[in-house]
This record gives sequence, structure tokens and C-alpha cells, in this order.
Amino acid sequence: MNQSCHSAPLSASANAAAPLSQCSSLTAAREAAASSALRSCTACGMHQLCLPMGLDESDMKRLDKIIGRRKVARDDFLYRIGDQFTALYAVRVGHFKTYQENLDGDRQITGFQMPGELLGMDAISTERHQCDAVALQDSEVCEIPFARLEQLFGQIPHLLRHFHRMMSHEITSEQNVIMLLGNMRAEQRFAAFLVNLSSRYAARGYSSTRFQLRMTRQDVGNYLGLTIESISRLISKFRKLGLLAVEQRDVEVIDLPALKRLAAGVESSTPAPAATARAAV
Amino acid sequence: MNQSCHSAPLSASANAAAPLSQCSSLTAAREAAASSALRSCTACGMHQLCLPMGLDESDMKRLDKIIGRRKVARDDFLYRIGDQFTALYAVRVGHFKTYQENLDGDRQITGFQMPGELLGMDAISTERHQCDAVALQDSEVCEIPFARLEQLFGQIPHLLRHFHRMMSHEITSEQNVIMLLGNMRAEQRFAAFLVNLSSRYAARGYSSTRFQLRMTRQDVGNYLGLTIESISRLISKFRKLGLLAVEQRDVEVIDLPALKRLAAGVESSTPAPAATARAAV
DNA sequence: GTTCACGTTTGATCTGGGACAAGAAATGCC
DNA sequence: GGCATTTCTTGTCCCAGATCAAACGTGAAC
Repeated sequence: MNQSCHSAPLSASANAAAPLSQCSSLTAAREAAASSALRSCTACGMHQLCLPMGLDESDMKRLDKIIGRRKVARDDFLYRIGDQFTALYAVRVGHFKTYQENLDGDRQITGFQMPGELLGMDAISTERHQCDAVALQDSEVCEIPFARLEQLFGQIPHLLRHFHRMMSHEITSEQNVIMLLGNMRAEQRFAAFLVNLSSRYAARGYSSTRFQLRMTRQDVGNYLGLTIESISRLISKFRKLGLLAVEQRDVEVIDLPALKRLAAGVESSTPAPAATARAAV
Repeated sequence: MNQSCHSAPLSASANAAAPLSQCSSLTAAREAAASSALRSCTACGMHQLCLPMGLDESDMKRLDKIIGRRKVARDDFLYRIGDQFTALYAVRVGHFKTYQENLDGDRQITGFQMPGELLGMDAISTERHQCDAVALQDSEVCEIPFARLEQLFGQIPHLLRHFHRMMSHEITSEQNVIMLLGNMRAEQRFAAFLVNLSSRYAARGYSSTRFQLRMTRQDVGNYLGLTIESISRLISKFRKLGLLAVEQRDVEVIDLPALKRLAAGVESSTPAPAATARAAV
């Protein structure tokens, strides 16, 4: 078990400035109890972000009926490349990473998923999973059998509409990664990555300035197309610039606006004046 | 007008080895006449790839009724970032590119679309287009009003199912671009790009070894996260290696298997032994 | 034909971030 | 606890590909 601080729902104190090291495992225990007690969509804190968004009580219950829950231990696969596609998964508790692999065995992480996000949409087309999905910590997912979900689509138009929004959002997110990898320098990539995490946590009611990196430096580097050494240097650099405080995997964003400016590419931390643009369109 | 050889539907001679320079504009004229005569999905050569895939005659006609056709001149926008989303577009004739733009004005091409492919799916989520779509040549699209398409989903389950496959496929394609940008060296990227074009043309009944690049070197470079000079050098290199014959934008793939090996990363054209892997997972 | 405007190719040089190496700090395990 | 293993940091060197620069088609306009 590796659950801690920021997995706790936002409370009055969630944004209070406790020392970074004060993430106690008491929170984890409390949360585990809560998550086993409240298993339905209605009771789930993510239902306003997740698939059931906007459904009324009765429709949510119909959806609930087809959904199974499943625990996935840290480092275990939720599914693997080539597995038969039968269900989509919504992250309930925990975090996942998805990656593709080429013939060399080189891997590329294509995304990190957090509570309320959907996994497996890339498998609908071929009915085989196109990537591996691995839990970054002990996690819990909602398993949504796709054939039964399709039946519900006919009965609950709102559900279908929101499903389309979620797939569309996935496409947009990936376009942003393409932008990041094709167009940004290392510093900008890392800033964009942090800003992205920050806003996703904010949308979930967690602090936008204090969170844990649930993935290793290795994973961050792989995702951003950089080496682990570069990530380490960037962290040191951002720390020196007063943008971040990092203690192991605990991150405190000290100057979010500055990070956003870096991510947007409107400025660089190095005083070099000329912007270095790749082949502009 | 810049239409030529490979836009012609597959005929007995489409794969015959005509000299690269023999792409006459007669073909373009013939094709323009044909495309205005055959405007329905039923008659469209792409219907087995496009949205109506697998529909029976009567369902295809119902779909046809909601679809409008629209011409887009070369370099014109099909839609722009921030435009209200009202419809999806299927490429009927021609080619498009889509790109995102950051605050600096730097652009990143996120994809090239060819006949039978859908544009605009990334806009469903926010109801605003998330990228610019520009015609690479004089083109024609089918405009599919999304609200009316949603009505049809309730009536034609096959249509819904195939739409999901197409969205899913879009996600997969973008994951492949992420893999390409995050993980591959220049040579491998360019090989993968050519192989991708080759197989998409093959799926459309065109030659897999002879086609035109509908985009500039600039566009190719931008898409692959490389400079135009690098693209030029790669072309020269591949030519010297006997993999390609290139004359302006006309490409003949001479050794497709070798290109595929390069793209898969199982070998490199340079005899350097050690593979250079980024942060492996 | 000449000129202009592009797009492309090729060469020379520079640099961001990769590769390698060696320690330091955590973490796991017995 | 102590030892082993993994993860992270920092330094040094180096190379793939960017940048800069110049020449070379190619095609359109006149």
C-alpha cells in the first residue's frame, strides 16, 4: 500500500501548509474503509467527472448494475497488449500508466490515468488492447462491460453523449502530448507536465499545488521523451528558481503562474533571447 | 488544382509501373467529373472505410440524407481553433492537415487526413474545435451535422458501433504518433511515416509503393518533430540506400520491407551497434 | 527570355540533451 | 539492525540533429 496525502478528499485542511513529510498512512486506512463502504457510482466522489456525469439517480443505478469493481495491486497489469477487449475501466482509486511497446522492447508511456478517468478506449477499434495498463499504486477500478454499455447507450442518451465527450477528450489530451513531444524543449515539457497534473488534481478537488508524483522519474522521463537524468536536472533547476519544492515524490508547486508561463512557451528560464522553433507550418 | 495520379480509383493499371513524371492532369479532370456525378455514400469509393461502413442500402440512404458536401480549396481552412463545433467531416476527395498552435504561434501538425477519414472528433468534448484543419489540395468533404448524427445513432446501432471504432482508431493513431515522437530517432520516424502513408494508400486501393506527398517538406518535418533540412537529408540518405526514388513530391518506395524494418526499429541504416534507448520503463 | 519567389538540397558549425559513470539517498529484505 | 537493491543526483563527455548559410532547381509573371 502506498496511498497517502493527496488521495484524501479535499477537506478544509487539504490546502493547509503541512510539512511535506507529514503524509501519514492513517489517511490511507481511513480511505480504504470508505472506498469499500461506498461502492456505487452515486456514492463515488468522481461521478461528476466520470462516465455517469450528469445522469439522474435512476439512470445512474442502471449503469451501476452493469459495473463490477476490481482491485489491482501496484505494478500489476490491468490489461496487456493483445488482450481481448471486453470492458472499459474507470479508475476509482489509485493511478495507472499505459504504454506501448515496439519490437525492440522499447516502451513509450502514452498516459497516466487518475480517478475518474477511463481506460481502454483505444481497444474498441480492434477489440484487442493496444497498450499495457499498469497500476502505479494499489488501485481499484470499475469494470464496465462494453457490450452491456452499448445496450445502455440506446436507453440513456445522456450516457452516450458523455461517453463521446470522454473519448473526444482523450483525443484532445493525446494531441496535447503530441504538441509537447514534437514542439517543446525539455524545460517546457516538464513545466507542462506539472501544470497538467496540477489542474487535473484541482478538478478532482485536491490541491493544485501539493501532490505526489505517483510515477517514478523513469516514468516521467519516458513519458516526456527525456532521460531520467534530464528530469533530475530539471527538478534541481526548478527548485533553484524557486518554482518547486520537491522531497522525494512529494511536490509543492511554489510558483504556479511561472510554471504556466514556462509551459505556454512565453518565456524560458534561461535568458537566451531567440526562440528556437522547429519547422513552423 | 493539384490532383494527380494516385487520387484515381484503383484500376487494372493503377499499380502498373508508369514513370513518376507521367501523372497527367487529365486524370484530375476525369476525377472531378466523376466526383460531382457520384455524390452519395452508396456511390462513394470510400464507403467501406468511412462512417457508413457495413451499413445496408437503406441505412446508408438515411445517413446520406443528413450529409452535406462541401468543397475546400487548397490552403483554405475547413475549420479553425475555437470555431463552434456543429459537424464532423469525412474527407471525400483530397487531403488535409490538422495542427495545434501555442501562444508563441508555434504549430504542431497532429495529423494528415486522407479520403475516408474523419475530422473534428476532438471537438465533441468542448463543442469548440481544438485545432485548425487546412486542405493540402483542392478537396471535398462530407459534412455530417453531429446533432443529427446522434439522432441516427439511436436508430442505427451499426452506425454507432462503427463510429466508436473510428474514434477508437483515432486514439490508436495518435498513440502511434506519441510513440514516434517520444521514442524514435529521426531515421526511424521518417521510415515509419512513409510506411504509414504506404499502408493507408494500400487500404484505399492505391499503390503502396507509388504515391505523392501531398504535404510540403516543411509539413513533414513539423509533423515528425524534425527540421526541413533533416527531412531533406533523410530523403537523400534513403535514396542512396536504394530504399526510395523521389522526384519532387512523387515517391516510389523501392524497398518497402527494408523501410518497415527501419520503422520497427529492428535495424538502423548506420552500422552503429548499440541501440540508443531513452528512459525505458 | 529574365526576374522573382519559393521550396529544396547540401555543407559547416553549434548545442541541448543523451550516454556514461560514480556517489548519495531511500527502500526493501533477511 | 545491516546489507542489498533500487532510485535519484550530479559531473563529464559527446553526438544527433538544430541552426546558419549558401547554392540550386522549378515554376509563375511579365
